[in-house]
Amino acid sequence: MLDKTFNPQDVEKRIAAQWAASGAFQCGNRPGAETFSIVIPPPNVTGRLHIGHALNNTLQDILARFERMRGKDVLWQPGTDHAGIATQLIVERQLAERQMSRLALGREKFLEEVWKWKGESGGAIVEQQHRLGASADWSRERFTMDEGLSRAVTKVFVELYKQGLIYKDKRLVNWDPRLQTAVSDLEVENIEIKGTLWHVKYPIEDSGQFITVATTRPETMLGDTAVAVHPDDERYKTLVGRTVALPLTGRLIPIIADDYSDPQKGTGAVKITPGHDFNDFEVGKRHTLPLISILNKDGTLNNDVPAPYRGLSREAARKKIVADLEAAGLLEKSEPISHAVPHDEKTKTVVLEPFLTEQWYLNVQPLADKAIAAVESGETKFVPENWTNVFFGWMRNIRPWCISRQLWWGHQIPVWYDADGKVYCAETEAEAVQQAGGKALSRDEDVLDTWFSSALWPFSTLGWPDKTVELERYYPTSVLVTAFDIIFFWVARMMMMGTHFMGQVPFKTVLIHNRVLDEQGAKMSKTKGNVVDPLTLIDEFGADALRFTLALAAGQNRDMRVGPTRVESGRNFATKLWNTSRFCEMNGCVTLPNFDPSGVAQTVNQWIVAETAAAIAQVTAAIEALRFNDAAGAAYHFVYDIFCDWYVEITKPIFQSGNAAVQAETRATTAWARDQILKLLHPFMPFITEELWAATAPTPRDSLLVVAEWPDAAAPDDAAAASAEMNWVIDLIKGIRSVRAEMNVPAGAKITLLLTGADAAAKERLARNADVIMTLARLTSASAADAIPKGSAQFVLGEAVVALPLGDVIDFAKERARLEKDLKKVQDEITRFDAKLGNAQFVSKAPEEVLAEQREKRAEAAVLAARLTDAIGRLAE
RNA sequence: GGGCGGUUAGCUCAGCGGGAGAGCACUACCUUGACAUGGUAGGGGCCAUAGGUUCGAUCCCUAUACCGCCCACCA
Repeated sequence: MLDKTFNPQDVEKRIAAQWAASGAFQCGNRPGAETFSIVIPPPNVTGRLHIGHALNNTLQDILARFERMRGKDVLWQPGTDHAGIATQLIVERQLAERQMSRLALGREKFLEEVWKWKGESGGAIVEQQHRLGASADWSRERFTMDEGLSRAVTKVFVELYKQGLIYKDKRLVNWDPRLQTAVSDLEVENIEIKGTLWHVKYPIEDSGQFITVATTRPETMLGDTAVAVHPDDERYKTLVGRTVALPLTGRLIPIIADDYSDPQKGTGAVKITPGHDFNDFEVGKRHTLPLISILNKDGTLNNDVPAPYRGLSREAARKKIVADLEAAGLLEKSEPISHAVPHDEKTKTVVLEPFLTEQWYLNVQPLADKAIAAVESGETKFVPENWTNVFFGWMRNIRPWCISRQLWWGHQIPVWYDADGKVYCAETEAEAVQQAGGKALSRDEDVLDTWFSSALWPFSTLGWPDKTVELERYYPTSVLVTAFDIIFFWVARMMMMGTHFMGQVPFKTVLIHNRVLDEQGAKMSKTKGNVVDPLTLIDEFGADALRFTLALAAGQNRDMRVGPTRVESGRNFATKLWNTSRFCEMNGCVTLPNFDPSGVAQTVNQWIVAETAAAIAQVTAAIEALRFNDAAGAAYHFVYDIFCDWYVEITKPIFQSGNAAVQAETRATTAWARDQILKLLHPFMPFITEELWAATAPTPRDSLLVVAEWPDAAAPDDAAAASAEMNWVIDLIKGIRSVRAEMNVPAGAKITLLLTGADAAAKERLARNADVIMTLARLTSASAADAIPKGSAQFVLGEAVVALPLGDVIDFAKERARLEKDLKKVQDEITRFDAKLGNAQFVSKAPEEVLAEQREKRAEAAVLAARLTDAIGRLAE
């Protein structure tokens, strides 16, 4: 006997162990089958499962389990990402706690520490994915820094280098002075902050006049190499070609004319600092201006600035310079201003600096062209479709990818230099030495951007560059499931690397799912403290509840809101499922091995078979269309509103008093429908369904539910008649309940029902289903009659009028009001139909089927109105 | 500045050319032999605004307003 409620904590671990032992998640054990493959977006090895992962993994798991049940050979490829910066920071922080540092240890020792950390506490997130029930092939787990994947990275680098697509360049990058590394444009977050706009007077040589420039960053003036004005700006036209003496340094710089200067902004004259501003860099190139770098790698001012400023931080230098300018009488004014400042996206605290360095770049243009073509041709499709444009927008304006990082943790760039600085790019040091003719070489210190290895994930995890069976079998993958914030970082780059190196797209479909917000609709962040921890939710409500809630919320819009109250209702659904299974168990509903659902004889059983078949079709179609909310919703609706509310309730009187044959068929049908429900819900709620699958069978099942066959049922031939009858019965019961509630008939009071004005078919329906109707509507009798006694409450059902004689209990005024309200509604409807049908334009232009439908509805409403009018009339007698 | 979403019941969201839906919340009643993590019944919406297309618009088109996101710029 099942417990009264489902206890996830007791069950989840045990079920997970059964799955693991069964080997069901492993790919390749269905040799002839069609394949279905997904690569997981590898979470950072430093990561903790957050609600976004929970959603992402749930959706993938739904697909994996669904396709596995459909008999496909499923590979869901798991793994983690080495997360260069994040991991290095964690280990550095731990070293600092032990009074040690990366630099003191040296590269080799430091990397040993990182690997040690990875072995001990890295990858906690994988455990957490298990708790969610993720059915990935854990035997194939990969790490972006493991041997095979590193080999792929090296190979790709060398090939791209040979193809002339990877090169070194000296230009401005976004520099993180704290980590002292370049960061990607994509990792920059411009944050609006309050600052000051200083107007600084630059003295024009030999004139006693000044030209005023406005700046939010006065400290960079030490690197100014020009002042630019717009060529058409009348105010400054005569000054072009003159020279100014840069304050505080005395350095002479020209006034130049350039379109970049905007007369509307600031003073119309702008200082040009090619070494510390991306736009100024371009201006400098156009005018061959010298480029002065004033910063050290750590962001302090270097020795190329006047002595008083050397070694100061950017902030301190700014203060001092403003004070010195003021003292010199060169500060015209300062005004508060709100402006965007580039910050490091992760911490949002470190101010990034445009900084001149030499870095490795990948010319992605030719790769991007292939990726674009693949999406244009529909080889890869985005779902929802509108993300295609986001992809194109970025890809069509793509810029060279700065792939080098000044970190230690990562894939070290496979480039060596000889004493003359000559470059040797090779897959191994031995090869490089050979290329160099045996000269002593030193290796490039930099590592690759983390996303470089992630870009190879769909094929590197399958064994590339080796020609493995897996690569052959599972590439291209079927679906990529991810959030929109990494379309550029990751999806685009996988598309480029996949099309370039494999000659085929890495995935046929890209499903972009929602972003998860908290219950108030705010972005989750640690600083806000509104992070919803999926593990807490799992602890409290169970993994199934969380998963189902996430699936139900996974609509087509951009965001979803998730929090405890919603997961609680997911838990309630799990309880409902549990208890309806408990009902089946208590009534001896046991799966029959050779049960044929299309052969049932009882109307109610035919009806539930048809409804089940419809639900199966809906859920299947919705998952296929990647509409998870529709799929979960259809299953929910079927379980709650059809199976539990009606079918189970209708079986109660049958189990209590039906004849043996009817009972036997109903038990078998109930068990069958329950089994279909367990299968339908398995992809969404794997633990509870697996548990019930075993617990509801008197003898062991042939297989675990995880590998059971996905349902596919046809409705019985006479399902339409059965549905018509059951809908009539349901409407009748609902009508009685409604009247009882509105007339305040006590729940315990039993009343009688008289069906009047009914045709023979309706009378037969009533007779056939009298038991059910009497039980569910709490009646002592239900019969046909010719006349309606006084003191009856009435309602209209089709062509018939249902009377509930209430005797002295009835409140005539109330009953009249109730009927008149109904009548008014119907009359309003008729008025609307008449207006429409009386409109010549409508009648001549509307399609025939619409006209027919409207006429039919008009006729139905008329019948209803007539019956209601009669009923009100009788009340007056 | 460019682009993309959104605006439907108190809240969260479906729907999307022919009678406004769900969940949660709310109200009333009910401990009925699966389930109070429940049941039954109910209240609640000029579907943001203004035009247009159409026989007909919550739905399509165009503007507007507000909210949100992305990209670029930020003297």
